[in-house]
Amino acid sequence: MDLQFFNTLSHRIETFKTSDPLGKKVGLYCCGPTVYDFAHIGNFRTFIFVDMVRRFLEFKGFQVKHVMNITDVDDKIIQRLNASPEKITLRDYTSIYEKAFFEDFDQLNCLRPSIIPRATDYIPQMLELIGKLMENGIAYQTPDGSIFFSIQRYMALGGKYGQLVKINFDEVRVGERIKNDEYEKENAADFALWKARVPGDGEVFWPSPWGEGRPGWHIECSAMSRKLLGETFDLHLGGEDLAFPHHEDEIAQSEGSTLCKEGGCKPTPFVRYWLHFSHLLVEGKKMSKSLGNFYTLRDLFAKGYTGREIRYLLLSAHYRESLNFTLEGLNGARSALSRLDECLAKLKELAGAAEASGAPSDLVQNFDDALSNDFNLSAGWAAVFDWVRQTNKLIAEEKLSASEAARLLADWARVDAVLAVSPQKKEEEIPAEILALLEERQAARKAKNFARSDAIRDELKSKGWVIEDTPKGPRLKRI
RNA sequence: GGCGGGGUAGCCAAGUGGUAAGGCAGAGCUCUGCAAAAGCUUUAUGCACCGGUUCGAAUCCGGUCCUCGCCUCCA
Repeated sequence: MDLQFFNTLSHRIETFKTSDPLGKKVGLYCCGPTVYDFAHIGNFRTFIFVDMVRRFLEFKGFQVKHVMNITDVDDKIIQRLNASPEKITLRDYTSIYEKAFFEDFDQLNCLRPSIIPRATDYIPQMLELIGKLMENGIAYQTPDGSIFFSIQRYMALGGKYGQLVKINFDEVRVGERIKNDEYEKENAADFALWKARVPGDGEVFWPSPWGEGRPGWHIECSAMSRKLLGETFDLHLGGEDLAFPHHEDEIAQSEGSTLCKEGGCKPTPFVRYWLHFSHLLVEGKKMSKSLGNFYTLRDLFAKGYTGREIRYLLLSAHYRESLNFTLEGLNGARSALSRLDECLAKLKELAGAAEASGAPSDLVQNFDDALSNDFNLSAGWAAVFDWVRQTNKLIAEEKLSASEAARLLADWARVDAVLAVSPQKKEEEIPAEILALLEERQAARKAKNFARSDAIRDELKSKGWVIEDTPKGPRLKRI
């Protein structure tokens, strides 16, 4: 089944076809973190979805070139940097949060993107792009030295604005926006490409043909994606809030640079498919610090939750629906995953070193069908848990040979290459002390000294091990 | 005000015309010395509400109520 999903550009579900003539390579871009603070679970819902999309494309046999930028210069970063008591450089400051971001990223089992460019490393490319827009007469300089993008002139040359989100300029509430804007732009909807240096910027500025300053918010993504993926690329992903204005402005800048100043040129399309992810609610409300429902990954780790539990929960709902993230849900995620772990552990015991054989289970096909249909993860999980139930039944009825168990594990591995929720840790060695207690308990049970055997079971439990008696003898499990 | 999503069991969440997936929680049974794990069974005559179309509606149409997001930094 071909992959289909909702393309924000066309506002409908489309079948995905890459621009690669061989149908193999896919260029994928997503706006990465702005590194001014620790990222929160809302940010990570997006990054986990991006990771899932990339993994599923690879599952489908595509070769994905995945670019995720790091925004390491913007208003907020400069504000924080200049507020910090010590004198540190921009890079020193942002690298703290960049490092923290990737620690969290790894905990969530997200694959590293193929290329992770930093905005500040692509200033020349941004200036080049701004230069083209100036040449085309789409950009203009204000008296303070800043450069703005003129939406009016862009549209006059044949550019389309409002491709992702329908904007009715007469209805936009521009009042506050104009009032709050310190720059003198021609039209309220125009946006900054280059912000002239002001005293508050401190040491954060770069030279440019238009004077010292720093890049506007949107230009980095246009410049970096063009440099790394080309003028037109396949997929651009991001949170729903970025559709307007950020992504819309990216389109305008990128396509605007391909127009000609006399008019009459067709713009080169920027991106072929756009995918936007809904935000999450926390405990039924929009996440906010004042409501006390604002969680960074670190907050959740401190409460004892693991990356894979968080990943499972964040992947449990459809990407275009808002997910209600709750601690109760996280506990549910833990139970669901341990049921899955249990099934997999039994399969591993059964399989031993056997080679996989036999017909594949329905799992892979059902999972493929589910996700091919607009990344319907809920249906994907249903396929997984149907498989768990069937597998458990076969195990309980002792109908599974070693090679059949190996076959099932191989099927799971294909699915888990997308979901990535298998435990990361290697099997823990069971300490001699624990094994000795286990043996003592077996002896006590044989002697029907159940008081003693139960006492040992409690002792083991207090040491973090739980016993399960199976027909083949006791099994030890780490709590 | 403009634009766009939602309202499905105790909780989370699929399903866009053919008779309600899946997960968590709960209940009963089997297995067990007892547990644990697992298995089996069970849990919405019902999909915010009111009308309408249809042989048939959670699904389509009209209306009402509630809710979330974007329009301003934002994943």
